[in-house]
Amino acid sequence: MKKVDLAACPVCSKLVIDNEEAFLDDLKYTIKAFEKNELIIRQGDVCDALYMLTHGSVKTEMITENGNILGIEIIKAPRPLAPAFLFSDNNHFPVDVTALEEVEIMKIPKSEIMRLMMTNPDFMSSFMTHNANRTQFLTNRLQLLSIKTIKGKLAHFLIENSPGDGKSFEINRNQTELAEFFGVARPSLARSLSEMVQDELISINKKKYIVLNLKGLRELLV
Amino acid sequence: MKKVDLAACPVCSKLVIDNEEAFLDDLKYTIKAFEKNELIIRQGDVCDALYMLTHGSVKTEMITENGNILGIEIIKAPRPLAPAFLFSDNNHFPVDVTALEEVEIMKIPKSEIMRLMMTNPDFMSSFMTHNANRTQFLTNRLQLLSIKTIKGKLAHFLIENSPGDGKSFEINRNQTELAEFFGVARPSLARSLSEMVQDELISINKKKYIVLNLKGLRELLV
DNA sequence: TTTAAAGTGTAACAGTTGTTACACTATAGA
DNA sequence: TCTATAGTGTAACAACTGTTACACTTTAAA
Repeated sequence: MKKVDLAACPVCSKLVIDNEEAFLDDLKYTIKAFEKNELIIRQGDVCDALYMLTHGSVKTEMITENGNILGIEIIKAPRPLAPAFLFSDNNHFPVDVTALEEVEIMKIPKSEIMRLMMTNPDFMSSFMTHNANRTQFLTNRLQLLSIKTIKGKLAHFLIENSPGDGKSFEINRNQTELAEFFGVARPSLARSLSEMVQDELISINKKKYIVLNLKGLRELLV
Repeated sequence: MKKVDLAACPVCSKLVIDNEEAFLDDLKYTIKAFEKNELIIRQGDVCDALYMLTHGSVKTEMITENGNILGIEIIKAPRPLAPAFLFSDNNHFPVDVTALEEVEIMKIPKSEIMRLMMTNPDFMSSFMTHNANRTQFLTNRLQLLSIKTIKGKLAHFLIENSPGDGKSFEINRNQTELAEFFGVARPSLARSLSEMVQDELISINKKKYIVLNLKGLRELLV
């Protein structure tokens, strides 16, 4: 097992400032490794332990009943995967989780998490906050999906991610993944993008984007 | 203030079995009343206390940037409103909350919730579970929105809510509200519904629905 | 009972998106 | 360097949805 950067983990950072090794010695867990493109968790799997992504990165996606794919997010270590579902009445994972590179997962039993919550207010507090932030993320995702036109979704997304008018920024998704993120067809997304470039609202170079006309983008939201 | 049925509340039920009055005596809170159609919480309001709906029912909806409305859910007392956001880094309400009838809200400071969590494992456990269930709900909402056709959304929704082939069940939303729930235009929804009735997949009488052809509905998901 | 308001059914048309297909370009591995 | 694979650009057409408009029905309040 490689060294884990617990201090960077949103749910552990507060409790490992001095005694990281002692903390890990006390904790019950198992380690599993996965290769690139390997399926780590299948939508519907029972969630009876906390899956902590300790190394590498993964993508999560939801397969809808009609077979379409809805990309949810890309997660980089260290971070827990779907921690909220550990406590839900219907404790099943809502998404497929796939390794984007070599990945290491730390599996911590639910009982251990309960123990940490009881004995360590800092852990409880950051666990709560992290879950709350996940909920906020899902809410944003809902808002994005509820925008009806592809250009509207793109405008919302680009405005949200742009560091400012005229500045370049990178989106770590290719066109296919971006289409899955929006829940639209890839050629439709490409069409909208190229029209927006033609209208000089944005410019694109590989995965680098620049917002050229913020006001024009905003009008697409109306 | 009217009597509250704490035993029915998903986050309090476990801790008030014997000493309900003592519990309420110890707790710091304020009570506010609202009339029908009054706006209780505005999207973006700061969330620094737990809003517990003690009497009545409310609807929550998200106003998207293009001014469209996305209905989220209808909530009946007793239940906390958006409890997860109390702990998020960006502690703002993501939705408008409107009273559907006369409503009473109990506002409990965050510090009180923290205290309950620390001192009462049962409260913590049910609070966690409730939040997890809310996340699950949002996930289902995402899945519904990601279905591309209106008939597909309807099929998913009706299958999920139907008690079984041929049995009648009630949907407590009118057509306009249902359209907002799906994030589609009302006449488009009406068209899809009437086509599905014509195809004898379902029958509708006011707010009572019957699934006539489950297999046919399933095919709309493909 | 009457009346205003809310809710529903429906039509025509424009606009947007999905589907399918194919050529082309970039990238990474042999 | 070569080559297979992944990724992108684009077109034609079908399918679906939104918009607007209006008549009709139901409901709730006066």
